[in-house]
Amino acid sequence: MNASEGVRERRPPLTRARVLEDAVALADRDGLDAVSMRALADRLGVVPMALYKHVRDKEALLDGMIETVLAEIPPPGEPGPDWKTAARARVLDARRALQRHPWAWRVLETRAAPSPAMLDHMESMLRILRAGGVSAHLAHHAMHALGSRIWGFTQEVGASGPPPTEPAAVEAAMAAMAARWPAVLESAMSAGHDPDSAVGAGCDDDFEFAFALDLLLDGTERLHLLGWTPWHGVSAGPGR
Amino acid sequence: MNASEGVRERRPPLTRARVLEDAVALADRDGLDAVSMRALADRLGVVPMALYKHVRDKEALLDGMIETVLAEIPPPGEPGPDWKTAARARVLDARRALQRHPWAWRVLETRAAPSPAMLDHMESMLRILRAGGVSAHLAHHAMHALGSRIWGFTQEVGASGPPPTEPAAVEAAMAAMAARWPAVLESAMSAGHDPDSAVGAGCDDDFEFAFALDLLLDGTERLHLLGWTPWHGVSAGPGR
DNA sequence: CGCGCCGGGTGTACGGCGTACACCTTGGTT
DNA sequence: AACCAAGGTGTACGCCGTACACCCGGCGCG
Repeated sequence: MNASEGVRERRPPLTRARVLEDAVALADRDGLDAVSMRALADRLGVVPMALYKHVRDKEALLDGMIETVLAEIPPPGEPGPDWKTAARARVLDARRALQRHPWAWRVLETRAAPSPAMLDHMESMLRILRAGGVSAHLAHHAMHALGSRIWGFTQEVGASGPPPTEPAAVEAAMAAMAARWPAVLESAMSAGHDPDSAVGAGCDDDFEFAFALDLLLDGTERLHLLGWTPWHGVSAGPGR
Repeated sequence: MNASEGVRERRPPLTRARVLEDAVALADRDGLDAVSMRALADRLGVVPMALYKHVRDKEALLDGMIETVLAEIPPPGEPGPDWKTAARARVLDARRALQRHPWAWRVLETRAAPSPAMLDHMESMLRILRAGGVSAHLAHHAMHALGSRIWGFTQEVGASGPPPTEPAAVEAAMAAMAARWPAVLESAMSAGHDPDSAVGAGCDDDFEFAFALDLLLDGTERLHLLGWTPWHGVSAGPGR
């Protein structure tokens, strides 16, 4: 087009990072439904098919988008004995990140398998609990109960492919988890999980549900018996 | 085509109910993504556009589908003083219905405004709590905390249109609610809600979140201090 | 210096989607 | 007999994701 300038106007080359960031920005501005391969390509001044050199398909684009969002969660501090305060702060940190991108939780819920970033977050939460002395079992159930508070997913969407049955593959998967997500592995094992499928599959979902339900109901009853009111709460209760 | 038979082979006329039921069955069998207007029409032996005589558009079809699913929840019993047991049973009833249709919670989450069926369910839950003597405020927050346990949605998707500002419209909406969902109305009012937008909009979402979070955290701490284990639990704790 | 390779952007095309709009059929009412 | 409305049909449009062949420019190598 314009060949006059000695230096040719050439846009910076597409990168996976630029694609992902623009997709996030587009979703933030115009909503998740506005994120189509075509619209995103337009925004980047490129033809739709160019995107496929950087993301495998749309599903992978969504994966990358939540990866980008999750990266905004501040890194965890050193876990200490005051696990309750630490856990509270960490959940609120995660919430803040997701709140900046209202579309994110909806995407998160549809992810089949937990991504590394998700495992990282679970890992840090579990470490907080374990460092506070909470048993592996209780930590496991607490994580499930907190699940929807952390990201908004309730159900194990499960079925992340058939679990590898060859012992070698299983061992490799476990070794990989032990290296990076030991607390998640421990938690998974503590419930008789298939370790390679991470938290979720193999759990007694009904148990986890009832556990969380009773936690909430018992807590409500406790507040009720203590005469909780929104104006001054009650020393030991939530809602402070 | 075949005019030989005296009685002509004519399929029963389409009805809204048949459309909805077939859509649910299709989603159950082949997954939510398999429910397209075209596929559904095929299944009903009809041309796609015929469906539009019975549902306004696809969004309305999805509304109708969850309406159908919610209708499977058994009707509530008489609320009595043992609210905790009753609430537990009712939540589990709802869960059972949603569990039969794994796609349902995902649709539920994307509904903008609460449907009558949803309001009915909330109403019955709130009545259980109130009949047990729980204050309107506490009942309100408990409902929010239980939200994801009841159907799996966490966030108020909000924005169900601009609230009518004319006093006449507001009064009409309130009157309608007072007639059918008095407990929901009371709960909404108890938090300074815009009553016509039902539970949700106008709430301090951060407060509700923190309330539920602390309920779970405090409950976990309590179990931890009591030495809870999965094998025999602890008298007063969940997970029985 | 020429040449081939290859990573990344392009063009075209296909099948599927939701749905607007005009049309036709049919059974009941007047 | 004439009409009307309700409900099913046919066609078409503009989106979507993406397979596949192509092409271009910079780099390493003989």
